[in-house]
Amino acid sequence: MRHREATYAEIVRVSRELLASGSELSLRAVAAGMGVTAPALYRYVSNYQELVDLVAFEIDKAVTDTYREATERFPDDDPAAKLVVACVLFRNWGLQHRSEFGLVFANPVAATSYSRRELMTQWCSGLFMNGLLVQAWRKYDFGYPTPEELGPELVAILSDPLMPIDPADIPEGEPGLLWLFNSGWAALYGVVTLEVFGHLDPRVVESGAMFVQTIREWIRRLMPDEYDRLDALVVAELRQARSAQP
Amino acid sequence: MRHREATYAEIVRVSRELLASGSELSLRAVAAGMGVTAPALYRYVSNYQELVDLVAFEIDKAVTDTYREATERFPDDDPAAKLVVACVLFRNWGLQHRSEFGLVFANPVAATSYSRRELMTQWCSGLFMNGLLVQAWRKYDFGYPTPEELGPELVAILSDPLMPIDPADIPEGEPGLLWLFNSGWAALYGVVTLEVFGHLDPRVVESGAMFVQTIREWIRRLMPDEYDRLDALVVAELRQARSAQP
DNA sequence: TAGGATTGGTAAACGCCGTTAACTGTAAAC
DNA sequence: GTTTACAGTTAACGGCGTTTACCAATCCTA
Repeated sequence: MRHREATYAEIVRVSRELLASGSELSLRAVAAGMGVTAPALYRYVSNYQELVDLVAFEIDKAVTDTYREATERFPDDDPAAKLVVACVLFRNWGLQHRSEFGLVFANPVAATSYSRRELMTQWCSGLFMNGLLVQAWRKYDFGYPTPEELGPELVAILSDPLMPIDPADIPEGEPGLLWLFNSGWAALYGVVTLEVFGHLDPRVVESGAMFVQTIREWIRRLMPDEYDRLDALVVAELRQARSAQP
Repeated sequence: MRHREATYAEIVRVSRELLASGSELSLRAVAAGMGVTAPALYRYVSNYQELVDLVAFEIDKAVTDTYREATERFPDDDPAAKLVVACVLFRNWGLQHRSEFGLVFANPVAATSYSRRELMTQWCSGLFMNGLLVQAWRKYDFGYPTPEELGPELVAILSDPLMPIDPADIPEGEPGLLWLFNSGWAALYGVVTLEVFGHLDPRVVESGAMFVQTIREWIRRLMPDEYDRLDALVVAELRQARSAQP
């Protein structure tokens, strides 16, 4: 049946409408929004959690597409600019769509059986940013931990990553570069989650100072020669969001 | 009425039992656990969110007490040891009590009226760790940003903090030290939330490598001379938790 | 082309949830 | 000794996830 994919698409569409309107995501509301009764949805998802997983995955995919489009204004040989701007876009999206952000990034992954862990396998925004980081590494050749520094346990884990890294991307399977990505992701996820959930003085969140400090540390670490240019991009992108939202 | 405080205590007790047993926190379940009907709870909290806020606050207070007790094995003139061990305890608690952690640290603060923001005012674990950081600063005299580096906006915010900082603690109202605390909190919150919610390869979480790296960076930044001793404490405390949970 | 199987929907019901309204007994206050 | 505040009750409403039984198309196949 060709209808099925269209139905899945409408499930996601109605779900995102619901979230955007400030409502909670619920099976019954989605069904009602589609002009269908609730049990009908069980032909497409086997329970509520699976609906959440589906919507979360599709949201992550959709916002990743917006990163990709928005960074196309930089040439392909400028991955650093794309990367830092994508980080700012990630923050702006989180702050402006808290419920969507919470759905994607604050729902326990390990808890819900295997399906959700498999979904992490197709973590779009992570793949996108990892690709940019690898491209930036090709250009700037910044350092990353050696296998000796990582230790055997980490080397084993990183040599068999969950993410479907394009094998052509990381040459000779160097695990240090993937660890660098994980470290950067930890920093980005951490500061954005902190801001989105408001466990920081709201005036500090509003100022963006903590986020900027985090990004600056990473620019200095990876591409110090480009600091001024990249920092200007970050500040400009932040200012744009701050003015867009009173 | 003297009864009221006892009733509040039992609300919290039953709520934590519920969470510990893996159930969801709900008004009706709490009422049932107390041998009372659901509407009776409305004499104590005005709605469900207020129950959540109450329980979250009490949980934070209770776990802070466990940090305080567990770090009493270090002398009072060794705040650095207390601080790093408290950070590990924070992580261990989060990983072993995911639902409690989510309740306290992954519920939007700003969203829910003013009451919750006021509760942040009495953010126990934050106050405790800030106190330890200040004590450590008195001992090691590590550097922190100057007002010029912070900029006027941050200085204004930090000079009128939300947290009820003991004015005797921070001398002359130096805002840079408070900013350092906020930066450290961002790093700690970030890496622990990342691990608890599992948006990182679960084997990396299991290894603790990302957390250790974060803590080590901060030890090196603040108290490099104590690195070996403090790092050994961190590793020992982590190992203890890893063996306690198969 | 007839007939069984699959697909995608329905209505009805269950038990749980937060919340409200009206009511009641008990203890304190004047 | 009467009034009043408190702390609980019962009953009900609407919404939730989920299951069961049923039904009408549509497709596959003999």
